[in-house]
Amino acid sequence: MVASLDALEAARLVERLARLVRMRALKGGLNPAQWEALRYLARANRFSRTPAAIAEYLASTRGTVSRTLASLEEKGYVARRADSEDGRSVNLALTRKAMDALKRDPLLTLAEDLEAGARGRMGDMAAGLKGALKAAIARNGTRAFDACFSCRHFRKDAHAGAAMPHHCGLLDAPLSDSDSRAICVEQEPMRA
Amino acid sequence: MVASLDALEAARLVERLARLVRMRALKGGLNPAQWEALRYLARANRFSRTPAAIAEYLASTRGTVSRTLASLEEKGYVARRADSEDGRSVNLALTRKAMDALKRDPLLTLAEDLEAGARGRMGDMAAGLKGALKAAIARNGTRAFDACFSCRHFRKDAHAGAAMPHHCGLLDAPLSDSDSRAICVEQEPMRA
DNA sequence: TCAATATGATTTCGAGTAGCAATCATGGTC
DNA sequence: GACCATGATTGCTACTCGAAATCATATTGA
Repeated sequence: MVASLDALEAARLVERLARLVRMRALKGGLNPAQWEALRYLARANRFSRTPAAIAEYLASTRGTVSRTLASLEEKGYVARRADSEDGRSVNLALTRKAMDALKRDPLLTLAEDLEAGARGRMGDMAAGLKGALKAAIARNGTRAFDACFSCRHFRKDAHAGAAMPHHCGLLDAPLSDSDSRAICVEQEPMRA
Repeated sequence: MVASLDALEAARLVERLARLVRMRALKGGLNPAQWEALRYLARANRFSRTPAAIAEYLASTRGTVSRTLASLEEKGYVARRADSEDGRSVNLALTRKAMDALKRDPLLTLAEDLEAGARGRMGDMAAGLKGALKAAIARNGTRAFDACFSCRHFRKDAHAGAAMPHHCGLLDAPLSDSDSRAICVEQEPMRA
């Protein structure tokens, strides 16, 4: 695969836009890694809100993430709680303060800028970027962290009518509608 | 301006793709800021290869950039030379080693992934991202760092036939063809 | 049963980076 | 020639990262 000039230009723009967001984000007292951890936690389902999952999502290490979380906890953005079933594991939750902060996420202004720049072709653009991520993931062999409902282990309406109507065949656990829309560390795409 | 769900998704993808590049880049012994400085220098014209211009391009500070450059010089990637006309100013040049490194720039793999993801709509995608950058620049009031030939001070073929056929009306200096394609710290778009 | 091992998380340590403010050097102005 | 502006660097402090060591809790298997 050889990249066109347009592709190279696009790659530079992706990098530069991301840098602008990162630099802006710093002024809020949170560093880029901290912001990304908050964003991840806001989107992850209950099986995926752990330090190890964050480390994998961020392509970082557990040690680094542990410190990031310690800092976020000290500042009042996340709560850590030992898992009731596995004493080694830690469950994370966002505080009210974190939810409020996310409403002013600098990433939202990037979204607005993209909306302005795409001029009605936002759908194509999002699809293209998504395809690029897919390619990157295939290349690196990392996890996709995609939506639960798009997973090969997802059993839609396995408990039809119940409050948690769906089911995860891998974790053998019932899933609510909102669970199914969240991203999951275990997500694997459908077989081709 | 309110951002659509597609726009939000796209913003997340931009951030995540950029993070993957940054993380991959670390393994080469250069940090993200150092990579971006090299990329900038490879594209900047002779008026723009200075510490101050890099600081502005990266939305960083001169102090930080000074250290970044010291590190790059120590590792043999850039050469610093005092400007012959202004003794305060420093001119930067990439070494052979830097040119070689840029041939293996992790950003190139992002370009390939984008090419794969865009499925033939790469032109639209690059245009959309460019529009987004324009919006971000307008919002922040930062410099555009766009191509010399797209500048309001550019005088095409002011010295027709000469080795440096074009001219910059702001700096009052002749420009070669390759100068005119490079990016410039002083670039200002045409008046509307 | 209980050692050996695997796993999740944290801590320690060292290298490096960031921003801010102070400083140095040079250039331009009145 | 005093004064201020500008480009760059440096001292300082705080913080971040990654690698490796450590701790605690499962899990496995003899």
